[in-house]
Amino acid sequence: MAENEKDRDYLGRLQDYYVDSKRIPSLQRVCELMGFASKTAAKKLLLRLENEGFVERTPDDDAWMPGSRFFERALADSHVPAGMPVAAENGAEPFMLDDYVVKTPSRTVMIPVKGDSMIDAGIHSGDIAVVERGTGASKGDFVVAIVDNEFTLKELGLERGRFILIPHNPAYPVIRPQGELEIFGVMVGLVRRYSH
Amino acid sequence: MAENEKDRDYLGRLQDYYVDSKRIPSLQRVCELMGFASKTAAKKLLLRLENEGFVERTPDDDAWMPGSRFFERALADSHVPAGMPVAAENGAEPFMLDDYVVKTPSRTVMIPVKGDSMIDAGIHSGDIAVVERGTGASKGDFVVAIVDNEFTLKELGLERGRFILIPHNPAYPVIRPQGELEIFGVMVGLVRRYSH
DNA sequence: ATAGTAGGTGCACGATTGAACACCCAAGGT
DNA sequence: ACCTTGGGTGTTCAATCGTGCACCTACTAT
Repeated sequence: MAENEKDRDYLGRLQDYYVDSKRIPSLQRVCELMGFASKTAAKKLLLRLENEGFVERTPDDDAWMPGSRFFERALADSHVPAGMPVAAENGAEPFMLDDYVVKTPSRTVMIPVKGDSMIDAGIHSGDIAVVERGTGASKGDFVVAIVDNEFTLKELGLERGRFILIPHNPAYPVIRPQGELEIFGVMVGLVRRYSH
Repeated sequence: MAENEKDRDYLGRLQDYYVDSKRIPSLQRVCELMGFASKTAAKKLLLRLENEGFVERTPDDDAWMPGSRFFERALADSHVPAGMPVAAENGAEPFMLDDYVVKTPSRTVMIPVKGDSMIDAGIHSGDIAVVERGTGASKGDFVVAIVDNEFTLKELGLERGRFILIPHNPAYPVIRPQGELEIFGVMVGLVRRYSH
């Protein structure tokens, strides 16, 4: 059941607060923000918003955090043509790109892509590969391996029980490492910028 | 003064925590995370990180929030540093994903890519297009246009003084709009996530 | 007419919070 | 050999936090 007008307004204030303070306020502060006199009202409001997916509890269940729909407005208020049957509208919209692509910051490294050996996989020279270290790589993953003291981005393949590195460009050969294959990390994302 | 190795590690744990809980933990939880026995240690850590710009106080000065540098990610070089393995943050300049790709947040919108009409340009279905509105588009730019009430991502071309939309996939036809071509925005970036 | 429900008040309580202060100790600088 | 500094421990304390419960009061459905 779509939330009512009042809650819309309340949500707006929460969003405004979030912009400045980057967190969902405490119940007491919610009261101040909304003009409530009782913390219970604040809590009930949060529960309502939780139902709609605007806020969530933290994994530790000890505080509130923005939910998947919390940032939804970014696309919504950009008025698009009347009809707008497009899927783009309501899709989960993680405004923080970082969030979208980085799951474990402490183990994530950005590596600029050099060369066109993966061009058929839509990975261009100059793109930035988002690489997660210390994650087990399996066949089919795109991995950053260390070959000749350089980073190499390839698909991890398996051939007669041995790992091989498969480029996505017919002009490049498959790499069959002699000794042990040193894998730096697994590619979990890609970022590209179009110059302007 | 670049923070030391230990703090680097602590910061990493904070960042990991943030991904899940979207907030800077309480002093007590910082102790758990870092293995401190005393909240004072936690507070001093936060103060150190504040000095470096990784965390800030909220406007109400009642809690911590991520600072401007909190979302910095390690950017590695293409050739592997001799010493290896750990901490790829050799000379690496800090790299912020959002800043890298989004220059004007208020006019920037993320649009999921549907279809494979741009596959030869390395743009796959499911990728997220970073689109800047209100920027003048010129020939050769990738633009999001509105055709038949739907978003379409194509290269903007010019033919006999008229704008046309060029797909990057031989299976698709060039679009030659009759009336006026409605351009929603210019593609300035691309983000892709590899499922895991 | 009445019952149910949604949004809100008011209050009491135990848990958790951050601030403050005294202290420890290993590493460096002089 | 001395002293300073930085990272950390241990403890106390008042403020704030979230929860639970009882109650109120429109609005709505039957």
